Amino acid sequence: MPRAGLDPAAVVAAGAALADEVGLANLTMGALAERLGVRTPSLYKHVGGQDDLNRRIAVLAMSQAADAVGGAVQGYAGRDALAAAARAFRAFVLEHPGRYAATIGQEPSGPDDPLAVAGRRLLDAFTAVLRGYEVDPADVDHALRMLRSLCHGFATLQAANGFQWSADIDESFEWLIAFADRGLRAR
Amino acid sequence: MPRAGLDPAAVVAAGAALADEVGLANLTMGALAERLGVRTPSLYKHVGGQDDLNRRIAVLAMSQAADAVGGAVQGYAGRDALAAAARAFRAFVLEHPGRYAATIGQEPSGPDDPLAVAGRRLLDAFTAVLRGYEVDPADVDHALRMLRSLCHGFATLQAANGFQWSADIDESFEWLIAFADRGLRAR
DNA sequence: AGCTAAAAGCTATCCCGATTAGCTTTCCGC
DNA sequence: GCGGAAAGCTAATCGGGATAGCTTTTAGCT
Repeated sequence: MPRAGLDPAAVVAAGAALADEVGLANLTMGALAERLGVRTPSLYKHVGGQDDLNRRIAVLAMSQAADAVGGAVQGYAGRDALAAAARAFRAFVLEHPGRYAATIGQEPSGPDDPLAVAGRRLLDAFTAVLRGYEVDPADVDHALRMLRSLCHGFATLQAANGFQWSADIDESFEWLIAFADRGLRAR
Repeated sequence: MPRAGLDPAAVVAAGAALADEVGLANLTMGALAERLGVRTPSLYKHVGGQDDLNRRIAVLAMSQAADAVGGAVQGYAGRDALAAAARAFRAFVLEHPGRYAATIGQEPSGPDDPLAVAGRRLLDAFTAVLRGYEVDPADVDHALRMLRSLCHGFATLQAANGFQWSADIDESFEWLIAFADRGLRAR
């Protein structure tokens, strides 16, 4: 029988894609193996197990999110940069809910952990946004946490269908961007 | 052998408490049964299974959160009400991370679903906060989603240890409250 | 070309947790 | 006291994760 030609990166990429389709909770080793045309135990040649797979998916997701947000911000400043970053982040979470879900609850083992590195890149993208506002340097960490909470909260709630009532969700998000802009500008 | 004297409410309450201790993902029927001094299959006399248990825990959590936030807001208005609501919400999530986690991704089956009823009560508490600000009636839904995103995002990120770097987290949260107050007041 | 060893797959198997079936025991109302 | 529903138990099934150990491919070397 011919070799499948897998490697860790291919397994992780397929796992992330499958998680996006069926939800992280439904990502099973069996389903992933079937998707890759291989038997379940073969996956263990490439990843350490479900926890390890989850962790690697988280690294991939964090890295891709950093790329998306970092790229979107390029060439913009102030309110435009804020809007671009927020939209890019939300779009990423909505397009890739499974892999993004893999990132929550993951704690980097140390500063050299790839997860920490990717996380820092994402953070840097948001830090760049803040440079367009006159934020007291002592408050930058607070403002970053606020932006992260706002984007993470909105995107995950929407991805989980957490918004029940009527108003248009895209409209709410644009309102939210305007709100954040006001709050960052007001003294 | 003496009866354990269980009923659905007792099972759900114990399940919520156990979820808070060990994390929702580690809430197993076996562990819950042991906690209650009973064999695993006996639990099925009171709840329909793990999904049903999860759903009932979500209802309990939503209801308790509504009580906490609603109670905290009593007698305050404007910025004080906002701060009281936000603090109460965050405190609830940090004290009860397991049961709160059970609420995300639960969709009420209809308007009479107890989950929907409890969710509406929580929403009402935040709506009361907004009455202290001059929010355009057309924007109330947007503002509610914003507050929910902000509180949910911050609390869940903190509960998952998602804030890596240095600054004091309580301080960040107070800054966030001040930020939201500014944003709601501006324009 | 032929040899070899590591890597990649596979089958068989085990464990654990959820769930169901069916039996037994308690307890409440009469 | 007694009959039946409710609550508990044991036994068994099922599915998913994980490991052990065998087999085959394949890259690198001579």
